Amino acid sequence: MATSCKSGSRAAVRPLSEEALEMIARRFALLGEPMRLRLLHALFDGEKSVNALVEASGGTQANVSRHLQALAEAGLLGRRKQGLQVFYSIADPTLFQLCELVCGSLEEKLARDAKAFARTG
Amino acid sequence: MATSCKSGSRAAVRPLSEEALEMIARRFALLGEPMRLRLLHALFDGEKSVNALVEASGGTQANVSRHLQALAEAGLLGRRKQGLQVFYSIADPTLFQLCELVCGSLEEKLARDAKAFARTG
DNA sequence: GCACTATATTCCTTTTCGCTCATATAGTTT
DNA sequence: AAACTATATGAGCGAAAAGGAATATAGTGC
Repeated sequence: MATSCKSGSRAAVRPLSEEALEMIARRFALLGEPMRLRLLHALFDGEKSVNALVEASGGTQANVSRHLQALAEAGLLGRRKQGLQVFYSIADPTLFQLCELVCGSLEEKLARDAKAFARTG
Repeated sequence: MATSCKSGSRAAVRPLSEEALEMIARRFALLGEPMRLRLLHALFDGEKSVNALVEASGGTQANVSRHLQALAEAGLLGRRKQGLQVFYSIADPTLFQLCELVCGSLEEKLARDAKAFARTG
């Protein structure tokens, strides 16, 4: 499976091809926009139609549609067409873990910052 | 600890404040640029000076410095000044896990795409 | 076929962001 | 202090991307 970024406790880090790097960056970038995160978060409790997501996110229909398409093309979302409606759903289970990781890390950082503030101010 | 995105198997997803959402997005966005990923990857096997990172990444000094600063401000990198040199290092251990998660997910997706291609073409 | 609804797409504007060049700052050495 | 090295910063440019308004497409029901 070519180059990877597995990081065994202290093993050498294998080189990462330029292609791989850009794919990884692209995936992170997809998660790097509030609106897309809102949509993903709204989908965390199950499949939803575009209209439902428009209401849940507060965005315009065009914009939501665009973002959903981007996420689906990347394989993060699944698409199911039923009659007039299109239902999107989380297709990549690592999304949950990614969110948990980042949330946890941020909470820790905030806690540290709060303590530092208390000491300093 | 306010709102979080913990995703218990089938539990309700707690609401995510707008602030939290933007913080999470910002963090993902930081990881969504190839150059920054290159720098992080170069740091995976240990602390390095700015100059070393410039050589490792192939970027200009100014650009590398900026990216390192952004990553450090977000708490992802640590900064140690020693004489004239500044050494950066991974400060957030979740970076390793994030990379592993995304790499794994991408490898799976590529494998699936390859199979689909074999079937179709 | 016509009206209606849900979603996708096109065009355009605006903003964000990465990059480079030049320069500034901090620390070292002589 | 002057010369030198390592890093940071300011200004400006160009590309990428998000967002909105209008329109196109697809599916439904009469």
